[in-house]
Amino acid sequence: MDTKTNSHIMRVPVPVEFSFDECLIFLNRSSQENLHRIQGERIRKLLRHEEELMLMEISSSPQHLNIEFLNGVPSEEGRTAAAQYVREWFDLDTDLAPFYELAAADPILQPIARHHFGLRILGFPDLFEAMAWAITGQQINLTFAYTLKKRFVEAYGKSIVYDNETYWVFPSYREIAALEVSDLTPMQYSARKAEYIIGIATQMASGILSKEQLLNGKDAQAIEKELVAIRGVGPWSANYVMMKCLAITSAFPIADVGLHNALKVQLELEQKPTIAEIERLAENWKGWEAYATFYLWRSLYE
DNA sequence: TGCCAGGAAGCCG
DNA sequence: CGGCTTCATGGC
Repeated sequence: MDTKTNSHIMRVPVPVEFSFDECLIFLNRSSQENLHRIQGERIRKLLRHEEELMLMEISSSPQHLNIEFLNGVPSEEGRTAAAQYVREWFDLDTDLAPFYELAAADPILQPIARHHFGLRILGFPDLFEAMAWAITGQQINLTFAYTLKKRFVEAYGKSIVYDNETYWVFPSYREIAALEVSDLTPMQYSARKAEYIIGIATQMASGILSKEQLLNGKDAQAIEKELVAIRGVGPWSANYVMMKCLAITSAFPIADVGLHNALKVQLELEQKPTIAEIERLAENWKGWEAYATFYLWRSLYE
């Protein structure tokens, strides 16, 4: 992977089509986010690998992201995991050239892709985090979703204090599998969502559900079918997870309200478009529906 | 206050 | 499969 290392700093190469600033704007979209902290042009994020907690400070330099470890020197395995995490978080391994080629010929995507050139899907490398966040966000407004996540993380995640600031990592499925529904309902999760999240954690703890198993030799359609078979995961959540965790660029959460609102704005419609209308618009986006969706989400944060 | 929110399950035909 | 109803809880 051509990642240079020394004791404290790693350098991760970035593709040509990469804008750290655009990614920062997306990462900065909620003041309630407690899984990373942005200060100027630097991101601090706590990462867990096995029992190791690593506080990363990520900054940008030409052609690279730099990862500095603030709380001591990680193990060799920890450093490798951190570099892998950053590559997945910023989706650095996807070649965006075909997407930009396609977007240049699409009336909706053309201005957005040009305006936000170098933005990449900011993902959730951790499958449990991706699935739990998808379920948390179902059918509630994002502000409330962030409130729920914050309570969940601060109740069951791990943390360290550095420079008088607390940094959190998302809870592990191992801990959540042991919970009862009544552990989550006091923080305003609905009983049903609590069941879904604990159920997924239990499946992951038992080993029958994992990122590796999902990706192992299956096409996107098979993966979606497998995800939808999980209680609490419908088409929206399945495609959201495929897009944000499995790096499947053809994933398409077509029922997403944010996507609908973005299209309403871009097309200057009186009402949100119907699913049938979106399907017609998306004929231009084949293979890149996930990036089209993500850029449309980004267009809402002007 | 009523409608809405980055949906999904359950039921019925 | 496709449509309809119910669930659940705060934001604005």
